[in-house]
Amino acid sequence: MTQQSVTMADVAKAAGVSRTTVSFVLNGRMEANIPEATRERINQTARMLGYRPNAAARTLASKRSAWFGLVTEIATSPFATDVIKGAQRSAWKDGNFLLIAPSDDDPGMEMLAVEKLLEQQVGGLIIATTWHREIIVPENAKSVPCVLVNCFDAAGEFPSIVPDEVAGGYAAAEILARAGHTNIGHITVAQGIPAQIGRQTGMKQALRDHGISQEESKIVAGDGTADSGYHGTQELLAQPDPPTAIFCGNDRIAMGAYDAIKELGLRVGEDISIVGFDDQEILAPHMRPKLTTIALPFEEMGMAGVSLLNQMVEGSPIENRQITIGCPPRIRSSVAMHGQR
Amino acid sequence: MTQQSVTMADVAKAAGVSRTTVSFVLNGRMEANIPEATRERINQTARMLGYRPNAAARTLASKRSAWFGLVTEIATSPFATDVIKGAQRSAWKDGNFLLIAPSDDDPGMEMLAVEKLLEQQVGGLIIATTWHREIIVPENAKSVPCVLVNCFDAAGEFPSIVPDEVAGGYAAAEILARAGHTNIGHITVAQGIPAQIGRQTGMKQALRDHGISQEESKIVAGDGTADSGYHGTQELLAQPDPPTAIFCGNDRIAMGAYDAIKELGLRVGEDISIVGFDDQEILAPHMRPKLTTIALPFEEMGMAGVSLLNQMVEGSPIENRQITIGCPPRIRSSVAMHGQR
DNA sequence: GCGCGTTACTGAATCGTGTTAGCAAATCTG
DNA sequence: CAGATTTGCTAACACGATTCAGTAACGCGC
Repeated sequence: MTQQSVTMADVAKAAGVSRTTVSFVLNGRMEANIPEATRERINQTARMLGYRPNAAARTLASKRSAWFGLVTEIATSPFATDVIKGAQRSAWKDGNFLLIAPSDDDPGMEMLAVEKLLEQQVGGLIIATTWHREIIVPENAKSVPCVLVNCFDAAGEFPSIVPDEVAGGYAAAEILARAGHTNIGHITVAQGIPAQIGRQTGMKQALRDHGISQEESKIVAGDGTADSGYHGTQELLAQPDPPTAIFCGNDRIAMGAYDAIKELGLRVGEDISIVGFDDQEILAPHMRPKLTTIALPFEEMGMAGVSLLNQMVEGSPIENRQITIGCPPRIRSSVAMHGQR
Repeated sequence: MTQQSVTMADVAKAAGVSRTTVSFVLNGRMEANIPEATRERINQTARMLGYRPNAAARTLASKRSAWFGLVTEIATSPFATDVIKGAQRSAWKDGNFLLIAPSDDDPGMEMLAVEKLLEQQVGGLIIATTWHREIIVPENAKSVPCVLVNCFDAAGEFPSIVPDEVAGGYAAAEILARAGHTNIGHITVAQGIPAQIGRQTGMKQALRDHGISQEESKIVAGDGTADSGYHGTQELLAQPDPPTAIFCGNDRIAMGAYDAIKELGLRVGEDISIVGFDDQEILAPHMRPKLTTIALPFEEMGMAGVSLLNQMVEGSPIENRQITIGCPPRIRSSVAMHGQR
């Protein structure tokens, strides 16, 4: 054992006080009025001896733990990072830790993950998904406060935090409308998922508000891949009255759209304007021209999840069980004013 | 408290045995020969009562914890995900947990992160970076076994796991050489970092082995961005004897290269062949044509990190302190046979 | 000099588990 | 059938904190 652990008892002996006093001082319990002098002396000895609190002992004794559990599909996507990042940051500043467990699609696996987290005495649970959808929450998750991030349960039993897809779709279409476009195409992500429904609904509302009509033929069903963006764009631009702007259901679709447009000898952001969705960090800002898109607020959702959890753990009543987080536009260079050049 | 925790004592009482016996059975200590009948009865009662072991108590009592700490720059890049994923998987199957702490560049922050992890009684530590480089390991990390992933310390004091940049560069160049190319360009990542030095060294070796000469003018210094790929490619293709193939220092450079090539009216994977590096999941397979590239083995490095850590914790001597993990080629469609069409 | 409040602590119980030492009964050995 | 061994279990301490219930010493007013 290289590990010589210094305990509170050691500090107490060295400082000539009782363990209790050390505990009070180190935890800053002012109500136990320990004079500044003693306080200082104890802090000094603790530092000198290299005392490091034992978190396990603390959780055991105090019956409340310093950590939350986060269950997510690490497997699939880089998005998970951002949720983790936000949650981590938020938890960290309260001195809390995040235990991250994988839930690789398999529902049995997910249950096991939750079980394991509960064994670790987590004070609360966040269940996060990489794409916005409905999930079935494992039964055992009810043992502690639990929030859903980027997903929701059918019964609405759990508080959930999701992106405001509708407002996002509205913002995307509005960018194009404001730029003077009146003939606008749309390539959707996979049919029936909240992202598709929400974004499309928002778009339609925006166009209506701006007095722009859109034929059904201008909405083509994609599946979220670059390929579907490529072919969808070809389809739109082959129409007799091709759109001058396309709202792509996500950034990957936009990537395919760029290729199709360039192949036709047209210029993105000049001849055809493009708006994406997601704001994928390693994609959107590096495309040529840089992609104007709507950001998915993963980091904010992660942060919101932790702070909601904090509220629940402290027992304060939560007013709002369904929180939507706005999707901010990222204006870059793929949208041109229509009729300017 | 909704949380009615069932303890071992409860199980013991319900099953009519002592707590010790329950402990033995539940931990599968065969040497305490408990007959099958009793064993079964205890397991049943435990299940019935919904007994869940208290990890904090267990760590405290047994003086060894079920988790490792992983310190990484979550902030910057999606790569972190893959390391986490690999490490997570690997740890998980031994019933171990990963505590993930952020080290956002700030060295003070990193030290604090390590300190916090040590408080949680982690049995070992992994320090991972998002790009291959030398780091200064915080002093307190020495309290427990510690391995470096995707980075290394100057003194070589810590075991470290890094990608085999040289072999990767070799493989990249060889793909082009095998395809019949003899005039090959290269756009580097940022000067002086291990990735640049290693990949370039590997490339040169491969070309030498294949009897191909390469003028200095065919190597242009980039900085890892798509922009530098775009301009680098323009520079290469403007030369009197332009290369027919380009090895791009990373996938983002390749992304810029694609744009430059297409703008000149040439076709990637037909007129000009491209090989990238990194195999960015949301980039390479979605480019048009799909990018042939060399993968950075983040997931494998994460797994290797954990298993090395396991060895160290168990005290088995480790033979190899500097492990390099191969970078497998991902053959897709951006390389054409030269002189075929 | 008595009662009372404050100051500055301390003793001891507790949290849920791991683990060692040991004991009574049953079984084997010779 | 005495003695040795094995079987099947238990008592009790340890782990490193938190926390409740005190308590000795001191100052202060009357």
